[in-house]
Amino acid sequence: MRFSTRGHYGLKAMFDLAQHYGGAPVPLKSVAARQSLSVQYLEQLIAILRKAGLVKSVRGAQGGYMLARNPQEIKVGDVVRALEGPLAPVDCVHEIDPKVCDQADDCITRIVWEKIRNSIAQVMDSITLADLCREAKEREGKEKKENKEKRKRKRKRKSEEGV
Amino acid sequence: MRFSTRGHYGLKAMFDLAQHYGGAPVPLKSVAARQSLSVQYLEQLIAILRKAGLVKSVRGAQGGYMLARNPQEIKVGDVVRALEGPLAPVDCVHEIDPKVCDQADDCITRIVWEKIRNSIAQVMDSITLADLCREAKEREGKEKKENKEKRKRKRKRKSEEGV
DNA sequence: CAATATCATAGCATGTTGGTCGGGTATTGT
DNA sequence: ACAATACCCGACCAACATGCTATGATATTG
Repeated sequence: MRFSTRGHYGLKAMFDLAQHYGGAPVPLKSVAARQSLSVQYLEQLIAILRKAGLVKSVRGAQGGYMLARNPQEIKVGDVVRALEGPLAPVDCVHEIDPKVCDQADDCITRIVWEKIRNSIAQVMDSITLADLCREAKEREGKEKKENKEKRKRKRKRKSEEGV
Repeated sequence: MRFSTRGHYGLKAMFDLAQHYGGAPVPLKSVAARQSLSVQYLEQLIAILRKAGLVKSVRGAQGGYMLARNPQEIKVGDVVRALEGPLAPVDCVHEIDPKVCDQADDCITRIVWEKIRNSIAQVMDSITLADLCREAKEREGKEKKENKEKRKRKRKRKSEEGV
């Protein structure tokens, strides 16, 4: 079971745009560099996101892309569904257009896939891009703290070596 | 995002075997008929399940397959993982062998995929084949009540088709 | 020994993935 | 005006996975 790179890369890109929200439009080139993705492939993905109304573009020099709305109003689920289509771990529990199988009502295993689909949706739809940005900030802070201690120990070791 | 038919069909087959647990070995032919699957394809799937130690086989006439242990000791997750491999919505959160990406620690989006993977695992590993059998029984009971009237109409339609 | 079933391997059409290539077109700074 | 920048668009492609089918063995029973 796997998502394609579309959802994976696309979410990375959207997170990148979210971190620059409010500023000047971000050129794809820099997104691609930071997230280490190919510009040309990213162009395809962002085109889909634009058509889905999740990002806005500014053409020409000094142009680029920006989120179409607030990061806290864009759910991970919006991004992933735009790029990968509706959730459908198996055809008969497709979010939009479930394929009715011949066994229809007495297909018990169906409830398993339904639960899986719902639990994925629950995760994707309860996390916004803003949440990810917050997480990134927190993690940055932690890192600084941890590094302070590391540096202390490093200094200590050094002084001990000196003895 | 989708599971392949392997997990889908395989779970159906295992559910079928679970419903016959304790009795004589069940030939694939009858499993295939009940679940409307191709015998030959099913052979491939069940071979995998056998090598994974989830089913036992009895060769020769009057042979067939049976669960290797109690239905309540076989989780949906066991079956699906055997057929589809370890859960890995994206490579960097692979259950067994996660591919470390260059960004490693500051890859924030990773936590999303991790949560998705865990939520899928949680569903798959909390449902056993015995649970599905129980569900099937309950549903049968309900159906009997509801269908008293429906069957009347169905019989009528059938007799008309027969003409 | 014939019928039944499992077991094993090879092949194959089709579709998806994960891109690249080669062009456009719109906007800006000089 | 005219580069330079950057978005936009469609075609194409190799490689792989999927969902089978086909063929033929091997084991067991009556």
